Amino acid sequence: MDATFFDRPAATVAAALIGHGLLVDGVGGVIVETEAYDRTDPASHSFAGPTRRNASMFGPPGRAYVYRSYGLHWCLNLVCETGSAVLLRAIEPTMGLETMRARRGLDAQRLLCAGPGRLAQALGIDLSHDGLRLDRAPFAWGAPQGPVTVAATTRIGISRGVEVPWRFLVPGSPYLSRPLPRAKPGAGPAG
DNA sequence: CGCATGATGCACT
DNA sequence: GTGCATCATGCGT
Repeated sequence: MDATFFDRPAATVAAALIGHGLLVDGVGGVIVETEAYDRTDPASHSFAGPTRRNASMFGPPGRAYVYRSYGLHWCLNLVCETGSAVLLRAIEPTMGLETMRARRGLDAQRLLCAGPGRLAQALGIDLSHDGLRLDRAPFAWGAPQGPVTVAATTRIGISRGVEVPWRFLVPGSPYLSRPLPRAKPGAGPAG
């Protein structure tokens, strides 16, 4: 998981990351949901150009971009090509479950890392991680354990760029922030 | 289960 | 002053 992995379009990286393991100080699991944001994307923090907050997005690929969301949550992004990044939205928790439960308070395992804010809280992410290299401690990566099924859908929690299918996920995973949207009636197999 | 709403900080205009 | 790349809770069905 060197810098060349991240030096590609964010959507490419976001899809490729599904199924990889991610640990922060030994705590984490398997990535099951991501979103891509890039320079041409009105929903992206980088859309209006470099600012103090998004400085990491315009730095070298393979670093973390951390920002505060709605005043109370932290969100962890992985910087890709200049001005683009992948938002980590959900992880299947496998390592350091006790630590995650302690950080999040009593919680079902299903909800430990189901959502960008929850994920960041469970992994102990805050502003001190902004700009850190992803190829060294506290970050550690693992290759997918087997074949991975990836679905692409539209993104969540944004008001612009709503139609771009840059949310990537494992369709059947119970650890998603939200399940795969149901297909329109009549548009798919009967059932 | 679904929708509505309050919490709460800061970058940006 | 405004608007969020969110989460937990409360109420109605």
